[in-house]
Amino acid sequence: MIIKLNTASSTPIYVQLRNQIVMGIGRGDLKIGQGLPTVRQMAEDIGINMMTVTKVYTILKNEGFIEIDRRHGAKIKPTALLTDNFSEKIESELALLITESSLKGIEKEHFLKMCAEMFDRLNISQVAGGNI
Amino acid sequence: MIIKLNTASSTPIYVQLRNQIVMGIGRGDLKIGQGLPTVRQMAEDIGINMMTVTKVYTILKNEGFIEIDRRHGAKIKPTALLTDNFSEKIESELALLITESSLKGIEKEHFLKMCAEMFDRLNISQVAGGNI
DNA sequence: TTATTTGTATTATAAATTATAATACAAATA
DNA sequence: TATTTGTATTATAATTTATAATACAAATAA
Repeated sequence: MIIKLNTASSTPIYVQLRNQIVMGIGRGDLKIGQGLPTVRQMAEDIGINMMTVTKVYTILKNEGFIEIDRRHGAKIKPTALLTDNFSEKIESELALLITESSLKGIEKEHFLKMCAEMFDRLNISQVAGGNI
Repeated sequence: MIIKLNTASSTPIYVQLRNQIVMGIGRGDLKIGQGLPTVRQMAEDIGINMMTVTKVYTILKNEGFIEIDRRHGAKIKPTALLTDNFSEKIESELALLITESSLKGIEKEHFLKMCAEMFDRLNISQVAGGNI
């Protein structure tokens, strides 16, 4: 998967990398069970510090999106558990986004259509190397 | 309107204040045409520095949510113009939120229902001091 | 076994961001 | 005229972000 970082952005590099990996899983670029590059390899590939990659992998592990095993490396998990924390995070972020959209004149039906299309574009049920 | 800041949060105070004002407009707590407290008054009310409030008002002005006139102070604008920048911001944030939700097992229909309910809860067409 | 690779930890450093503080000033208002 | 307004400037401190250089035990590969 291709990672593109914007060092001029106000969004920290570690957040950009975290988001792009999550989006990669959602799009199906990163399949369930698939291994991520080692922290050193990823750091070299995208030209950032090893510790920044470690930070991202730790975040993704804590969020339940990947699992890290010393024997098998970092791998994409089948399904992440929905915690109360994450549920609240999603709801508050969505409420803000909807308020902003509405204030900007985006109508309910248009917004719902956008959401539906984005959902249909996802490909998260695939498994690396064929079916289970 | 009541502003609640969490200094323990990792979200900067100026972002918290900006978001709460936007949500206040969306909920109808802050009505169109209504004036915001002066930067000094707001700073005193919520116990933060005057320059931090200035920063927030400037952001809200640049985003088109309020207008600042030396003669009439800061006021909520009727409708904010949807720029390309804001449109892209909303789309990328929504895409990330939908991907995260899907990976956490939230299904499309449930997500759409949440969105619809949040839209219905908004009250942005009200005007301060009666109709126009 | 030995050498290498792995994730992880530690310490140090630098730059950028965030927040406060103390003033200052011109425009507008009372 | 005196006060209030948004805005600007400068300084300072704390926190966050990112890099750098090592180190180490566990696992793997030779």
